[in-house]
Amino acid sequence: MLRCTQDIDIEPIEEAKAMRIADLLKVFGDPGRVQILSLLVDKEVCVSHIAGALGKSVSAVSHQLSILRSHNIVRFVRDGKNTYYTLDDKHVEDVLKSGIEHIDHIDRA
Amino acid sequence: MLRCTQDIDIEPIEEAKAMRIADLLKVFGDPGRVQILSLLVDKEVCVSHIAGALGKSVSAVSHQLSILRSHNIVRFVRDGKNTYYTLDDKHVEDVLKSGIEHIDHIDRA
DNA sequence: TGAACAGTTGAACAAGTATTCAAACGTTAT
DNA sequence: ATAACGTTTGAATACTTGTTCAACTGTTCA
Repeated sequence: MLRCTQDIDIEPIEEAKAMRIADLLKVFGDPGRVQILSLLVDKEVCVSHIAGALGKSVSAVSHQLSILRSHNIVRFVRDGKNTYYTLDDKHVEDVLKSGIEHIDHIDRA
Repeated sequence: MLRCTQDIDIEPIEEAKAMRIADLLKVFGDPGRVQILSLLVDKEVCVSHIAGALGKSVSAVSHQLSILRSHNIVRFVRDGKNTYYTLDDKHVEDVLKSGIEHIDHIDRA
């Protein structure tokens, strides 16, 4: 493993890229949103049903969903009065899985 | 894809587990910390050097490192007056990679 | 048309967080 | 010892964020 001394100059990734990554991962940094996402794996669920399952208000869930939407983490289809949400793609599960694996790693140690 | 109606009852993951996952991923949700982590891939770097590369104060970086430490995301070794930090394990890189892949996925679409 | 339902949105407040500053700690060298 | 250096830490401040409440949009059905 390379040990950097003060003389070697190293470069971080660009600030803009770091911001995009952080902006995305920040979205996964809320227990409520993680629970919402866990509900949506391989399923389409409507807002009031999500709220019911989580014991939260429809409004609070809708706010969270709008954040998830704006980051392309969830997708939705309208069907009459209902709006059915689901995960946008497989990468979303990957982020969660990586997190879970790290936690398991800590617990094993 | 299963479409849940109001009659089907679904269960989110336990709140405690959601909280642990969110707590961890929240740490990745800051641009400064992401930049720090990007510096530490396959390298041991000391605090003042990290601060220099990022154009931040040593104190600010040290605060961030203490958060990263407390979540077992980074590891450190002392060598005289210096403290050399590096990533704790491979899962840390995986989280970042998953995030980057999702962003690439969005940009392609 | 109008009532009921599903969901969204904006403003406001409470709670959490990153940075700065100053003070402290431990190590090394004089 | 004392001074210099690298790092850590606590308190304070400014900023961000999640939830609630109320008002609003859009859809269905009588």
